[in-house]
Amino acid sequence: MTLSEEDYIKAIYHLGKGENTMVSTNAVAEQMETKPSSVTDMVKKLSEKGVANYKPYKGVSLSEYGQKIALSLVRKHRLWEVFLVEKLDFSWDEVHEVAEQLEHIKSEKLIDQLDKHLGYPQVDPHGDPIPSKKGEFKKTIKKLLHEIPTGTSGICVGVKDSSPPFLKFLDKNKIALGDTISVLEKEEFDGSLYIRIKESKIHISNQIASNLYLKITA
Amino acid sequence: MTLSEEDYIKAIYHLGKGENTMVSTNAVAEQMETKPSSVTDMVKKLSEKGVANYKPYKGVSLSEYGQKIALSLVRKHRLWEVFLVEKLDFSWDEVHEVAEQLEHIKSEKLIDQLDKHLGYPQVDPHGDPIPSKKGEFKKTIKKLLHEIPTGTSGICVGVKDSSPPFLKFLDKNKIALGDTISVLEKEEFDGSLYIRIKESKIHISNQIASNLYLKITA
DNA sequence: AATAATATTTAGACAAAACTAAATATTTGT
DNA sequence: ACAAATATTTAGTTTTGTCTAAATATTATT
Ligand SMILES: [Mn+2]
Ligand SMILES: [Mn+2]
Ligand SMILES: [Mn+2]
Ligand SMILES: [Mn+2]
Repeated sequence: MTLSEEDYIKAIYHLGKGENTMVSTNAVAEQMETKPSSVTDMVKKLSEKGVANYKPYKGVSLSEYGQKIALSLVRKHRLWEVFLVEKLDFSWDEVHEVAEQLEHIKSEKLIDQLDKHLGYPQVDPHGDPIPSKKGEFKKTIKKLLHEIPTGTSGICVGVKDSSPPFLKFLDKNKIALGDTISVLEKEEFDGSLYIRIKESKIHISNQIASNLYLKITA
Repeated sequence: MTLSEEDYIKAIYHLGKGENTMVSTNAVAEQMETKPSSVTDMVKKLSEKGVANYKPYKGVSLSEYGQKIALSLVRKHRLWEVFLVEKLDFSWDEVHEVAEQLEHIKSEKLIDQLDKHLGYPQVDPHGDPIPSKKGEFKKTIKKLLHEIPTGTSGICVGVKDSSPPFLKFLDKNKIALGDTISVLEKEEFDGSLYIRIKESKIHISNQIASNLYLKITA
């Protein structure tokens, strides 16, 4: 597969939410930042190649084979993201662009060894699961911190309230996107939480907890 | 620069031996495994872009700017080779093909951090020097082991005699391409050498030493 | 059900990078 | 110096991936 074909396959995969859903030409065009006519051309070719199933005017979905390619690309992308954060001190928001390039490097040994070098990580820096070599992975869900049960942990992936006061509060308490947070204990009385974040334990109100999104493995 | 342009720039650089020599169309074609007519087209374009100086029927050389690009590519290529060997347990002869792809990844931060992660290596697994960010590097030369002075060290890069008996000898004594060898002492009487190779010290005859090529930084 | 709005495809063009075959320039050998 | 051999360029195609403009299909609205 060419670099371009691979990016289309990934786009179709992500727009179909990993399921084998039909996606529209326009949706792919928007995702890829190209024109719908270019998408038509490409999905025709991918269909010829047996990677996708294209029904004119109806949309496109990945074939079995296409799914495999997509999962392999997602695996590479996310492993590289872990590498960049863990080994090269990249931050959460800097990795995507570079991983978008690295995912296209062709070498099976490279990925196997990278996986090993990283200690076989299960999730990427955004809390998204890393498919195994065979394409298996755990689903993850996004939940508000105050909704998740005591004992579980997840990666902070977003805020519901993005007002300056709230963001300032997070900053002051050293809570950042990409941090792993575990719920240690819940206070029945006011719904406040004791959480662990980067080795330190802190106490936060229910109001804070209901404005922070975590990604947890289901 | 596109991937293709970058590979042409590197080819011109290497054929010109790093000096600003004029290189023939045919030579580039052979190196790149393309046809001379394709080379003509490309070097015209590189000249337009100010990367190279092309004189019809006379050949092509890199401009100042082209040299800079070439050195940056060589730097990336060799740093990735070190990464593959040091961190991912690739062997000497497996790295080139993968580095050929990785060298084209666009991210300044990626290379700076990779350099740091690897401890700012000076040479790649083949004993070739790694240019600094500014493009400076030490020249290396290839010499027979018995020609180099006591106290110096280098990387084993080839054999003069490639007969099975000699290769078998190297195997038995665990001397392999890519190994770092230091000359500890020379025996005046028979010209035999005491060398260090991978933490162990061994004694080899002058005849062995005169059939092993080392790459040393001049 | 007819019309308007939107989505999608088709047709035709373009740039990048390669190729083959033919033309032309340079170098070599006598 | 001239012919033969070799190197290089030119001309004309091809493939991949993109685009714009126009045509056609689908969906939404009245
Ligand atoms: Mn990509
Ligand atoms: Mn990610
Ligand atoms: Mn390359
Ligand atoms: Mn090398």
